[in-house]
Amino acid sequence: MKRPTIIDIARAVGVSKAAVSYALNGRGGVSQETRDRILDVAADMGWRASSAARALSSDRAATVGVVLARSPEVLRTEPFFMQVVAGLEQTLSAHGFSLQLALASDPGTELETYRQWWAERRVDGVLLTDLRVDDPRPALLRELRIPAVFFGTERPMAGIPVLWVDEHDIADSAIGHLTDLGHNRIGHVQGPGQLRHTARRERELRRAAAERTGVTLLRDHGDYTEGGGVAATARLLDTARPPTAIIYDNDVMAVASVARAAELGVRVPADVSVLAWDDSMLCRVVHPAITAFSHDVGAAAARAALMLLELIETGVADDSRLQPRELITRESTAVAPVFG
Amino acid sequence: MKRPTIIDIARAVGVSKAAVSYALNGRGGVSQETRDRILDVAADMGWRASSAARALSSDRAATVGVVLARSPEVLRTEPFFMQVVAGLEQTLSAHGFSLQLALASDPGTELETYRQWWAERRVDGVLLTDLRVDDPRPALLRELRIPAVFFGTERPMAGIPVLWVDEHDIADSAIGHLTDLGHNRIGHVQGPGQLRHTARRERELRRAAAERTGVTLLRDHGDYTEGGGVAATARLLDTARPPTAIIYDNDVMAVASVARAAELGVRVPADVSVLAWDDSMLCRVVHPAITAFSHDVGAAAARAALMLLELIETGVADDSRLQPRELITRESTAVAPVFG
DNA sequence: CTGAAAGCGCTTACAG
DNA sequence: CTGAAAGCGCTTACAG
Repeated sequence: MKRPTIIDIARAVGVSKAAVSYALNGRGGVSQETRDRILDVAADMGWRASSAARALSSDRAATVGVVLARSPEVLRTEPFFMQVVAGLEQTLSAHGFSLQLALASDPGTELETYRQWWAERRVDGVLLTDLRVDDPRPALLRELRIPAVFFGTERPMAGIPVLWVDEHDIADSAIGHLTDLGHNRIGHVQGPGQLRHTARRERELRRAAAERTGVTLLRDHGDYTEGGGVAATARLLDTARPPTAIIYDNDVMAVASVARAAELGVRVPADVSVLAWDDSMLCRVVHPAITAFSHDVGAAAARAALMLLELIETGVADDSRLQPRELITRESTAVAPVFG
Repeated sequence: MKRPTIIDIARAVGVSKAAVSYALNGRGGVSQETRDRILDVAADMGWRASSAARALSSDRAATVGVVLARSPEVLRTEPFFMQVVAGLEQTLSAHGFSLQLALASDPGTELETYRQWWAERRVDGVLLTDLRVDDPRPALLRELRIPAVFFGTERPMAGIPVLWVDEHDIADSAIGHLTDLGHNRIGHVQGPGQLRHTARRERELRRAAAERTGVTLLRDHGDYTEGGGVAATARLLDTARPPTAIIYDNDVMAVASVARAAELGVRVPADVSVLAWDDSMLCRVVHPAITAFSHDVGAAAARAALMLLELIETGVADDSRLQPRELITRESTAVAPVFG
């Protein structure tokens, strides 16, 4: 019970290998009648193209690669990446492409993975997230001419299509929500400093704060982990004039801080309001439930996949803008406390 | 700047293609001296084998496939799958293998994915989780002779190596923990009925309960989702003699139920103790934090990957047993309430 | 120890 | 519209 090849089909139908190939790929060069016969026989035999043979002769792997470049701890706790993977895979498989996945705990490993994938022609293109400060990846991708799409970052990026997110409106929405509740000292627990959108968010929050009178922004660095978020929160609160509201760059830091509010010596939202930049089940089940920006990551990943497929197919793809996030108001944000 | 091939290396060194291939694959047939020269030149040129060419001629894809067969909602909320993916990938890449990933929302799609992967020779083997009742997958894998390892299930399985988990001790530990606290009416909110380990856990809990006097087990079906867990909890509590403790088959159902305990009209743990079969950040951040069985999923997945690689390499692999889970006692389990 | 050759299963110009 | 042939980049028996 060997797997059938186009030679078997050609013999059965009584035509050449080439005719079979043309028919199966829907190209010209075969009459409608023989084409139908070929397709019938192929289906009967349960024929499917060998991916290796097709890749070798057509120089197309029909595969897209993604490197997940975060620590195992962050990967485990953040639902974000699984949503990315799910959104990508569904779009790719609908177009006959496969998804190849790798982890990288450090930037060197990630770069090496791209080099290797491309040298071995394992992938036709890659999808990237989390543009960093002095990020070496765009230059490498351009140098090797690897088709690539950057997901969830700023635009433009020379030579690489970007699915970008407008932090401007989100920052307005966050600051607006809190100032409407009377907060004017607002903390910001940031993500890792090496991520570009960390700086971007800070800039936009500053701008949004500056556009209102009397609003002070106090920032501290977190690292997207529980421990980092709690530590930054403790530092913000342990000052002469602590903030009455804190914006967290992700859900994990916000949730960990709310879960340990008592230890930190505050009540949420009576003493401090909390707002998370990402939403997830975590934000819903913690008490009080956390006001958060929701965001259909799966749909965004699907869009990014389409951009990448277009880039692979045609050599070009336009930048595209993500849907703005939506503020889900829950119990963690309330009117600012009045001091004597 | 075309990618170098073994022909380029052969020409540069002045030997045949075959000699280059032998040298690069560490096989006999080349003197140590020429082997060294060949390796040097290959490294200089940045040569890497074309995965397609190698796959075509060796009939090995150097790729392992995994189908994630849960609903998008469960995938998004359960950290389990990302841990599996992470554990697998690290082991596979260390052995020169790639990980190919697909989603399947229904069993038919999953079977079709295996058929397709195998027909196209995209993978050398697959790793499966969640054996179901009347599961059609083992038969298909045997029929197509796809190397496969089943992860986290019962043993033995005819013809397919299993990384199995001993629910016996866990059930003892769960029942023991609760009866030590004085609970004798214990609820069990189960996972989906179609999963084999759902029945298995029920059986072991019944046995463990029967081995102690006066312990009653009350079960209800959940489906691993928030809504399913809360609904099952409500049903269990809305009875003449509700349980004073509830065991949940996963973390999501336990956490959702604890988060909505007030709505359900109970205090945790004053009225009802809660224990989760899986641990995650969710269990830690909810209030009260949930007593749970912790389990190094990543390490287990790494073990499963090794079994699969051995199976692919040698044609056989032994069953292996997972490390027993460890009970992490937190705030959600306490002494049973005393009724008048 | 080494080389010339066939083969893996496709795709794709190129003649007819 | 169709067929014979070369080629993709490797691996692997098989002679020397």
